[in-house]
Amino acid sequence: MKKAEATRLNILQKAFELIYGSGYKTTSIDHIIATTQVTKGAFYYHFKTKDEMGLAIINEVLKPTLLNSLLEPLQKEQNPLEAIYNLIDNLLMKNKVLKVEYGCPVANFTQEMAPWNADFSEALDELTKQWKKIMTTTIEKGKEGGFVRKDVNAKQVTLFVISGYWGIRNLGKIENSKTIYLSYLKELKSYLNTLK
Amino acid sequence: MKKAEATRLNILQKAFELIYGSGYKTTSIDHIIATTQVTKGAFYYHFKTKDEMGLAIINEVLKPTLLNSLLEPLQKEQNPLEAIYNLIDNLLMKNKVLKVEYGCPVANFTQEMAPWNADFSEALDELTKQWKKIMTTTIEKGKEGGFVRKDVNAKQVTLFVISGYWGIRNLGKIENSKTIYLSYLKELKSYLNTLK
DNA sequence: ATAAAAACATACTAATTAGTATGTTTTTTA
DNA sequence: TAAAAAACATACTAATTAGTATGTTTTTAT
Repeated sequence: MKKAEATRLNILQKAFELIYGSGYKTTSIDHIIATTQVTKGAFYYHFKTKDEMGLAIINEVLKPTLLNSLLEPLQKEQNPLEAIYNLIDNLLMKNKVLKVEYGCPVANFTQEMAPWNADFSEALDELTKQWKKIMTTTIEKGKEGGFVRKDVNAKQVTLFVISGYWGIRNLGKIENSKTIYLSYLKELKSYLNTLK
Repeated sequence: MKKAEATRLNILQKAFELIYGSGYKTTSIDHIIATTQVTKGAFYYHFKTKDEMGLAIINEVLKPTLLNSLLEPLQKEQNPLEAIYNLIDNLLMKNKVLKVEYGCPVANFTQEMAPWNADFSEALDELTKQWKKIMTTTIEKGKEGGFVRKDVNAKQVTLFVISGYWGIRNLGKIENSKTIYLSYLKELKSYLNTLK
């Protein structure tokens, strides 16, 4: 049971790229099997339905890869404000997988699927909850370490930061240029400085 | 030429509601004509293609209604920071057209269409540009009026606020509850207070 | 090596999609 | 009021959709 795992992963990764670029409903299974060079029989051997594949993408592709690049940067640095800034800066300006014109894959999935598929909502909720949780505890630690004002509400700040990130990714899609990111990052820095 | 205008508007408004709820690509023309009680012949008399209708929705439904509720509140109040807070508060908590579970219609359209249809991108860009412009000038006026610190970058703040709004609307879709909006609004108020 | 299960391949189906062809009815204009 | 144009109605089409039925090949365990 090794090659089968490879084809499964191949489907998930290629399908993720297609969906990230064109949206879930627009990406047809025929299109997926055409680009993966996998036959329909193989596809439906691995996934009972398209939605089962969609869920697998969230759980087996998005979660591992994103949580790695979302959580780790928050955990290794001591100063949470710098950690948050660097994290967002990395996501917007340096990350090679994420593209301006396609926005944030998690936000895309949420927008397209959240109201219509409870399983998707739940999986996406788990993902964002983890991100929120680690960011909040990072800020709380920063309060104890003297990096952040004691009266700062960590949960609120977390929500504010994540909202801004999702939003600027969406705004970036319209202009299709990273220059808008720079303005956003400047203001993010100003905002974070007020929390010191 | 009066009744014809009525059917056209009827199509646009009902189609907007369907698309706002289910997304552009998922909302089929058959579904639209079923709920509008308009025949296919009538539909295609008014719109050459589905995309032409989509553009008309942005220009003839979204622009007039939204710009009215987005621009006006910013113009009548003197204190720009209060104006911005009240605007966002109204959009999130009081607006009857906008629903938590469906997010922001402009953001939805952007996310689904922006990378794939240049005409859509342009129309949406115009809409957001107008919102950005009026918010920026409001803040600039507030600087002169002594409501806002002189060193505040109005464009950056505008971008930051709009991003946050789009983002929190998207986050709201996952939880499908307005309680998350309250936390966001609290932090928005804190942030705006730092600009005094 | 062989039987059994896992993995994949091919050819289909029924429903849905955007859009068209060809009408009829209603308004408008002269 | 009659001709012409505008507005709408009905019945289709060709392509695409997710999913299935029925195979064959490849692995794995014995």
